[in-house]
Amino acid sequence: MGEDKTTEQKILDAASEVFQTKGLYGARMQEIADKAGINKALLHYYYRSKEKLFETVFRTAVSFMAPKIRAIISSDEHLFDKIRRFTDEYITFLSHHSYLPAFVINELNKNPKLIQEIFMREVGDNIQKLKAQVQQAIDKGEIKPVAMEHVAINLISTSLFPIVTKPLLKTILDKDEKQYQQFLEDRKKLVADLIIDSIKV
Amino acid sequence: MGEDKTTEQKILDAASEVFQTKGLYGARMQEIADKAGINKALLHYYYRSKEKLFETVFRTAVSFMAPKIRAIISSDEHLFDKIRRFTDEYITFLSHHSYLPAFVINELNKNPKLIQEIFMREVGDNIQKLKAQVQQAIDKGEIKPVAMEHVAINLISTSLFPIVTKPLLKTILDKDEKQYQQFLEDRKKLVADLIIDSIKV
DNA sequence: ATTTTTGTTAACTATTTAGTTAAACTTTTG
DNA sequence: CAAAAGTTTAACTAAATAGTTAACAAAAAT
Repeated sequence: MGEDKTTEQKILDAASEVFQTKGLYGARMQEIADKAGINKALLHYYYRSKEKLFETVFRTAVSFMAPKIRAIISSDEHLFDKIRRFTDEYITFLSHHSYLPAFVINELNKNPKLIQEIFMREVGDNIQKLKAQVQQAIDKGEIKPVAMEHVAINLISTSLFPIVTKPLLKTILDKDEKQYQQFLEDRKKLVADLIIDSIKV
Repeated sequence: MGEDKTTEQKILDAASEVFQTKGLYGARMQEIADKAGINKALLHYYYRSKEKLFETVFRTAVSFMAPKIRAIISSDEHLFDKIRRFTDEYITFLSHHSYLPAFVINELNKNPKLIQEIFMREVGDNIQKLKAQVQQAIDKGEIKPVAMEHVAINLISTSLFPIVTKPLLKTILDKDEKQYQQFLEDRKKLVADLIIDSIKV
């Protein structure tokens, strides 16, 4: 298997895995080094400190997610199509990086500044564009006069929640991995319908 | 201010605060002791180890929340009233314990077994009762033939999300504390309407 | 070819932090 | 009141863990 990765990349991959499951404080530099198959001193050679390494991993994770969201928000599609595309792509993406949301939520409490700054830089601007599109749809009488904030939060939360709480929900709903993936698959259409129906006139 | 609290209680209060913001690994016994205004050795006198203290704090937090949920689920009210009561009481309760969900979500990744076991013991049984009620409503033609799992997840996620991501959303939506509380207040009705409308025939 | 720079390691140090101990102080009880 | 039990502290130990150092290896530059 692909052993031609650069050391720097091997470190990032290993760190990403460990940080995402154990958080900033729970992660151990030794564990990251072991997982990357290198000496612990190399971590400090490439990334001066644990905090620096963490920030790099975190920014990488976010910039992985951000372009997808940006692309959807700023496209010229109809609002309803955007919603369908969002649930589809967002849920697909996140179920492949299922630790990411919990990681973000968690660090949000410990380090709100970092997350806020990154978020604003990555998607902050595009929100205005979306707001304008919603207002247009309202003016055209296509959708009810809704507050975009609430609709967006409903959309994101219903998509995100079953991914964040996957370990618990798998037990409660008594599903194996394959069944749970199907459950998430089902939700793509279900969530889109829920949100669209809630704003359609 | 109430300095007549028992030492044991002072420790629990302090530990709760620190564990909820920093997680099991991020929390420091010294910080807990300082916040409780006592010597660090006392922590070990009352609760043998950090893990024991954590588990106590965690179980306390859950049994704070569980009875409320149990009461709502197993009451004899109409399904729609239950939904309204849930959004109302659940959002109120959690916005007063706003670190709790993130804490649970986080520990879910590190320690799935503990959380699952507690959850099943606390509310597991009542779920069947709710399922029966939903089936009855379907049979009576009051609601569409929906999968209860999805509806419940929609309800919980739309209630929970703005509480979990409060620090971030406050910034994005540019609201101060009071405005954000109002925003959460608005959501109580909004979320209930969303869910009820989505299942009403 | 040889010097210089970059990458890598084993072994170390410094620091942080959970947990212990022994003594003192306080409250309860015979 | 005196002994016993319970509570609290300061000072300690042990272990874990982030970060350093010095030496060695490989690659690049001269």
